[in-house]
Amino acid sequence: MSQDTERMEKIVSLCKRRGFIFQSAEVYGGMNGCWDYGPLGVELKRNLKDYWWRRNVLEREDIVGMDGSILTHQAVLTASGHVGGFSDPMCDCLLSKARLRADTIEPQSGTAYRYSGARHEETNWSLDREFAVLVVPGQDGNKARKTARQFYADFHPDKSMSPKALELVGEETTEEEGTTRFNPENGSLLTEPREFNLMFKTQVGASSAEDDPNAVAYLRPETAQTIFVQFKNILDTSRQKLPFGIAQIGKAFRNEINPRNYTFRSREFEQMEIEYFCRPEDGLRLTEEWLQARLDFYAEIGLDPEKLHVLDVPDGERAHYSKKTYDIEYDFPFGQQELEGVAYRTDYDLSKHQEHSGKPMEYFDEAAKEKFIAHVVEPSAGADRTVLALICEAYDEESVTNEKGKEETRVVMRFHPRMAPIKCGVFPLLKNRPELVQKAREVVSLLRPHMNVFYDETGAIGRRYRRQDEAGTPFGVTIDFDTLGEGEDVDESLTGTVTLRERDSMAQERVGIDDLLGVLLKKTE
RNA sequence: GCGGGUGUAGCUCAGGGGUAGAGCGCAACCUUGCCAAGGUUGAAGUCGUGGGUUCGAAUCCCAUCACCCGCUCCA
Repeated sequence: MSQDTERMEKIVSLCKRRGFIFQSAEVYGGMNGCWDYGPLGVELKRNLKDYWWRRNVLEREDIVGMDGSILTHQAVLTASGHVGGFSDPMCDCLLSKARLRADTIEPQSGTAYRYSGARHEETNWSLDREFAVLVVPGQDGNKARKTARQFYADFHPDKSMSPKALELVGEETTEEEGTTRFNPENGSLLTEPREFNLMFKTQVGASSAEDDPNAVAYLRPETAQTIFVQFKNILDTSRQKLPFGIAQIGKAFRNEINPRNYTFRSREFEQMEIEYFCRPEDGLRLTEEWLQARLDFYAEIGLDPEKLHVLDVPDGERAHYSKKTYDIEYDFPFGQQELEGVAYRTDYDLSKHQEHSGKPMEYFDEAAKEKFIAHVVEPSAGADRTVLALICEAYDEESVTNEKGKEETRVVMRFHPRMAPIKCGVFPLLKNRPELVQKAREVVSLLRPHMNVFYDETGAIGRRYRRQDEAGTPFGVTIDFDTLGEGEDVDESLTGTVTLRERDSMAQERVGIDDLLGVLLKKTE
């Protein structure tokens, strides 16, 4: 097992053990590509979404928010091209089982050799099944027989049998001109192309309307389209002028063929998207500006800039509507993978909706006295992916020497304090001293209205610190006899102060209870 | 979708055709003056799910689901 696989497994295990992430419907065996957030996970995700909203909506005058419905009118997605185009026709190679996208296969011409079956005399085995091989000009015609024997040999119960022992039946030679029905790699026939529409389709209304095509609706495959179709309403009500943006955080759904990598590629996921509308001539410049703004954001939430990579998506690999796209990728333990796309979508979406709905989507520029369709730059981030990046970034194992001089491993989630699910743990040094417990409760009451705090009186103080290390709590506060100014050998200068323990360094300092809230708010803002 | 692997307590795992195991964790109590201390007690698993074989299946067989790895795919 590779080191990164091992690391990922430890992260998955900790996420379950501590209540960050659970498998969806686990008691029923789980559901492929779906995950639930537990008590700590939901706080982490909420902190991320709140911070994103604060930076992009609350702190900016040029961006307003919205929250669109998940169930989406089919006309919206027809106009956007998702109904017709958001699907991939796929074929499988009958010989190698490789899966190919039908629309990317180069047409080939040549001679197709068709077979109707094979038999093996010695084992009295035979198979009636059509197969074909394309031989392109310049290739040896014997290749077809060889390939066909390999294909049929796979069906023989004795796997060690040589394909040469098979006798082919019913060969027929046909000319093929410009076909995409064969695998360019080996000439083998492919299965019929199958459509894989990545959208979840559903029925709206009473079940009697099940076969009514007008009752079809989709779960939105991206939040973006709900923004575009409300562009005019928001423009008319928000008194915004170009350039301005509309932001949305919400769920989207894609029926992924192959969910993978923990929560990274899920069938249900949450997006944090901005559609930033502008004059056509500003599109490319704003794309650059947004790329930088988004990179800054990831640094602000504690992702290591060294692990972030910008991919300038080349011509031919971008979506057809995009003139420029940057992918922001992060070094996950399972590889470098996309967190966010910053795409210049031009006026494609608004134009399409104007065309299909018949409603004007234009913007009138008072200063220039001209009417045009706004262009748009879209920074589109995956919330669940970013949560996973935060978790992967935070996970750390540290070797420490315990009281007995023995080496042991300390597992610490080094979340940025601003993202941490719990900001501060509060502990009475001993739980069997009512005066310590009472004081600790007072400190909890002081802090709780302002931040997520966690009270713990169970076990030795060291254990309680380590428990919070695994939850990623950046600060711990301990109430002791010095705090109370009572007991043996108390230092009276420390009366009214508590120990503030810092997660990453394990360093401790004394802080007055009166100053505690201010200190913690500053450290976690 | 293809190929390989895994599935037993919250976690990490051992075991294995005849009464379900360990370590850690968790809960309660005692002890404990700042980094996973000690003691006592306790809760917790129809061995992923469904079939089959068998007197008997957690164990063998088949199917299925989920997760991991490699391909493939990826807005």
